[in-house]
Amino acid sequence: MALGLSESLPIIQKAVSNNEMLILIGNCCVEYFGRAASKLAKGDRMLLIKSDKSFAIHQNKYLRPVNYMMDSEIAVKFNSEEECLELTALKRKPKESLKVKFFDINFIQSFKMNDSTDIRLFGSEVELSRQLLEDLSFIEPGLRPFKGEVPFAKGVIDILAEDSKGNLVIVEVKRRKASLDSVSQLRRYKDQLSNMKNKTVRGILLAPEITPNALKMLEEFNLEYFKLDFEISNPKARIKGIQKKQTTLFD
Amino acid sequence: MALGLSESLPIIQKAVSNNEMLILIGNCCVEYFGRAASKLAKGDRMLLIKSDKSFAIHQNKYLRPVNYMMDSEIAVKFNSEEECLELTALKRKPKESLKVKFFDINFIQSFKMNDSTDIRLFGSEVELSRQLLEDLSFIEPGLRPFKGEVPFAKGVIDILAEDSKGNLVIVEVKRRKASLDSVSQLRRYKDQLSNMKNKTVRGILLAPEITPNALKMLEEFNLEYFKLDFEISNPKARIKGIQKKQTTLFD
DNA sequence: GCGATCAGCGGCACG
DNA sequence: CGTGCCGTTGATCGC
Repeated sequence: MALGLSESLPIIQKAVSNNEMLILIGNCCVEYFGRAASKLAKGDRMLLIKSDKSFAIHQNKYLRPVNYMMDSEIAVKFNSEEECLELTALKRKPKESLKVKFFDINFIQSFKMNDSTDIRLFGSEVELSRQLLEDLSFIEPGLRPFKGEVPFAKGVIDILAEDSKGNLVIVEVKRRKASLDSVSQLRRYKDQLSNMKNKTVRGILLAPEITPNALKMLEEFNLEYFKLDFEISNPKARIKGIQKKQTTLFD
Repeated sequence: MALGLSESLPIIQKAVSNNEMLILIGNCCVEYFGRAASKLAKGDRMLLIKSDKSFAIHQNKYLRPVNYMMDSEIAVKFNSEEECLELTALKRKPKESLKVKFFDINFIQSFKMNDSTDIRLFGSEVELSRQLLEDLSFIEPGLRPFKGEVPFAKGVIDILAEDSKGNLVIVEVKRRKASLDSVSQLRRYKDQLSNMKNKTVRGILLAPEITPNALKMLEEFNLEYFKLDFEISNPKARIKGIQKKQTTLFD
């Protein structure tokens, strides 16, 4: 049940101006030029235009669109030479263009989507850090956090703390397995801060796991690793170390 | 035009088993538990299931799905208690679950998508590196590349080269503006290699741009930056420095 | 399978 | 706006 290309034109325009979600499925080819460049030969894909003017071409695989554009200016026209419906998404900065030519349209429809709610996510890194700001003594006795999310010349330090000997301690928190880049990050912060303060600064990497290479590099630069055993899932979630510490108070 | 929830069940099953692309739009709520956890209250969304069993919930904004799962085992059932159609996507490793409850279905349809072609992308980093392997003399006279994509204990060095004085030179290529992490990366490689070879090793960062902080850090660690002026867009694309070098042969 | 890195990363928050 | 960084990052490639 092929649809007329020209009939689709007003449907698209109406959808875009009304901030409805538009779905267009058909045989098309795609060209992108901007930060990179790409060509996609003819094939069946879905074009998805959303209320925020996001413009995405989906193949029948992968989570991510094969081509896309955010905050685009969308234009539609009927290309009589090639007998196709031509949609273009443009962006000024950086200058990018995305052109889709539909030669057949199998399906087109726009949908009014009532959805005011936003997602509530648990277990993010900031959430972890906030909990850790309350108590770091499960790492070692006398380790006292005194500032979180410290904006820095070169980045943001998750937690600044002080150990029992009065040393400054940088704590880098990772919610998943720490890799080389995590260690590099911590090393960078430590370098910077020890230069600024002109005294020894410790760096502790707090993560559920760490790769062997990352651990090796960590030790090489006198940084420390502490396994972070935490539970995600709900607002009651607690870092196990803290929980354990609290219960052992009554031992 | 509300559709019967139970009627949708066979449509979904057929689509999934036939690797067709399934679109389901309606009022739903979503719960995710796995690497993190999230809740999404009732609202209109689109569920998109693709041939590779990717499972994505799209809101009418953003390029990315609000909830999703890759390589999922998909199950459907009619929940008679809550009178909803319940779709679950499960994954073993890491253990994750995604549950969507549809209370109304505004639209459901599956599509056979004929699309064998893959995207051709130009201007990727490996493509750049391959070109640079041919000639690095536009950076400085006598700089000779001798190996690309060098697998390493801790990462992969883009290009290994030797300068006119016989020094080992690590060249890190970035296709976009270099930031602190790029410098950290280069620094990591340089540390490693100079330790291994026990002699001085130079590190050159090759990128179209660099942030001020990154440049500062670069200089701090005796690394070098060279502006990479390149054109993307097509197979004939050339790094301008190289092009210039070649043309100046006839000057 | 894990490890490391790239990506047109996207999206956010802060300066 | 740029800079930096997190993300259920996803996707790729090498070991």
